[in-house]
Amino acid sequence: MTKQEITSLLRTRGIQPTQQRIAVLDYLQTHRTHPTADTLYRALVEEFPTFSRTTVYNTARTLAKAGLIRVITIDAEEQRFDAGMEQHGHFRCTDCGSIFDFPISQQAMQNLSPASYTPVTMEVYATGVCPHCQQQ
Amino acid sequence: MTKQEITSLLRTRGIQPTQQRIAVLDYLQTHRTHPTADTLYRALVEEFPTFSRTTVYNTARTLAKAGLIRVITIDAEEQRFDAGMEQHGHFRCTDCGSIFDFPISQQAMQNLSPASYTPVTMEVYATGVCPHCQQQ
DNA sequence: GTTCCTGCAAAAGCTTTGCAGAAGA
DNA sequence: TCTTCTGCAAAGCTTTTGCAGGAAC
Repeated sequence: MTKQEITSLLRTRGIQPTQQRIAVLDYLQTHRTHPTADTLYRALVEEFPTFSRTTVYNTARTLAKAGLIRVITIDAEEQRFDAGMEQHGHFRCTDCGSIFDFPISQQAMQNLSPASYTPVTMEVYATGVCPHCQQQ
Repeated sequence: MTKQEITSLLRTRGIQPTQQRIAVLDYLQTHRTHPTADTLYRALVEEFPTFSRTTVYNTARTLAKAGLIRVITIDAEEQRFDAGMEQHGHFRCTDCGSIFDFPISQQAMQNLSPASYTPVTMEVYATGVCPHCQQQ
């Protein structure tokens, strides 16, 4: 998605397309690595020397409320952000700490839904050892 | 489960059955309310005047490692503890903040498993508005 | 008697808040 | 020009760590 498209997208959702917000969303769409607030900060402070962690959190909250990103709390210590809004689960490797996406079918997701509640969001978090770490 | 049974259970898992550990596990088995560390602390400090938050965390980690309780991080702000080890998901009401269990069938759970990974733990977190809050 | 556990005090670390200046409309 | 956003500094809070005294065996 180009920066222009991101700008339009933000406007559509009623969000003022500031440089920082565009950059954050662009980064998350380009890097599907589920970065932490700190990683995001370190990456973007190069582009915006005055960039701050406060802005990371402010922006993330704004984008999450608009349904443009998801805040992942698979890691209890810190938040991670993900621009992937399609249905998927997250797998955290307990060895290397990496987080991978894995697909979940529409049917499998529906089978999860609690009968008497109407979930608005649904997160599936798995932990284990990833194939790469298993080989070592 | 009686305190005697809990004591035996802890011994079976190679955990020294101290007063505090027995009390924590007993509380979690009796109160399936997914308490926070603070709630657990406030409840048990009445029984043990010198009880501390440090012990809550120490004990929770020990019990979790032994597979006797689960640490729930559906709420990003603080950890919650759950003695229910059978397969189930957690639903958090965004209105009242309560957390409810909901059943997940063996089949539905297996459908989730990522093909190339071997998950050791799997957590399903849903959020929305609970029936009680919807009526208001 | 040894080993392991508890819990006080302090630190650590992520996230939020207050607010003045800057950017966007 | 007016509103909204950014970002520095400081605070807030949950959780962890160090370590001395105590409990369990």
